[in-house]
Amino acid sequence: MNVKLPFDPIERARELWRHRWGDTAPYDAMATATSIMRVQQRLLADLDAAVAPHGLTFARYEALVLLAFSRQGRLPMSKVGERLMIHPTSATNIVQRLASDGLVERAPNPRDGRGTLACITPVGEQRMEQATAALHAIDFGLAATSDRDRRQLWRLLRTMRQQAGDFAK
Amino acid sequence: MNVKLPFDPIERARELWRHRWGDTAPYDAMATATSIMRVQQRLLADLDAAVAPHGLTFARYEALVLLAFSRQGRLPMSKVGERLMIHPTSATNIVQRLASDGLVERAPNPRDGRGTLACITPVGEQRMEQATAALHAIDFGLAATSDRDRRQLWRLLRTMRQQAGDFAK
DNA sequence: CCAATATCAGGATTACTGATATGT
DNA sequence: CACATATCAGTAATCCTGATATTG
Repeated sequence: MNVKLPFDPIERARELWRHRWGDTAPYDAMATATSIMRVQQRLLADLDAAVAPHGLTFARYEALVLLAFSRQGRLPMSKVGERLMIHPTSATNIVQRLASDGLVERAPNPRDGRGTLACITPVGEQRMEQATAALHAIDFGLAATSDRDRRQLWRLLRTMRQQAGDFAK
Repeated sequence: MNVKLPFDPIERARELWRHRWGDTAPYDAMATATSIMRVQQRLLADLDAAVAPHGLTFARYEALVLLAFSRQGRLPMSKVGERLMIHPTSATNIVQRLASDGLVERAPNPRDGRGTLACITPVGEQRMEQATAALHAIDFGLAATSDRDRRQLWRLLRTMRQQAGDFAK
């Protein structure tokens, strides 16, 4: 994974694309989409590595933070899936793994007999704080990126998320 | 997956972050990293959906394109893994699936008795062209993004990839 | 003998489909 | 009864860690 190529493979692909399919082909879009894939892959690897010593994956960490930031430290499973933007069965899966580690507890929803609440435990909060410190220490994988570039990126990505329909406003 | 929230969840997390851990916390980095995750997730879903009618995933499509763009339409397995930036066993896996669909053939490397070459077949090239047309049709999932934003994004991501050590120059 | 190439076996994680039990 | 909530079973995809056979 840590092989440094003597050229930018995506830049090269972009040129090949243009020559093969002509200037009408969306080669800028191709290069950008591929870049997002690659940067995310690298980022996730860094984030996962940072929280791994605390017995977490980044996905589980996100679930813990979501609960920690919730009003009573608990949310219905449906909300967990919705806010993490994952499949309901994936939410079940993640919460079950957190529960088996004692970081989360499951309780019936008093407001809805069909529902289940995921509740963060004190141990879970502790673990979340430790993992957060680890992520802060590596600047969430963006230590090499300047403040200016970060903010620019943040604005661009926010526009994209909004256009994709993640949120209204 | 298609639930539109009345607010930007990442923006909200960013504010909570700042209040909870103070202004020294890298909340801009947190928000940016999370945004990359989310945008990638959405993008990959769109790209996978576009190539699915052609019996491909985006990962397999990338492998096909890599071979199609190679000198003789073939590459050693080690190069496949390196260029796609995936684990060697993942390369084996992907090429085997492509081979079982007749899109790729495996051959011993005449230059190195230990090695295996992955070679794209005529059927594979055809399939690649069809999938490419499908991806062109949706502008690689970036139809909603302006040319200007795309180019800006492309430059930022390129810098990040370079800093991460993907390529030299 | 040591290193490189590639594969296999097996475990872990996540996504998704379809079926199901329960409750509104 | 129709619908919603959540889980479960099973399938698929990918990543990773060893172990291994073969060759340079």
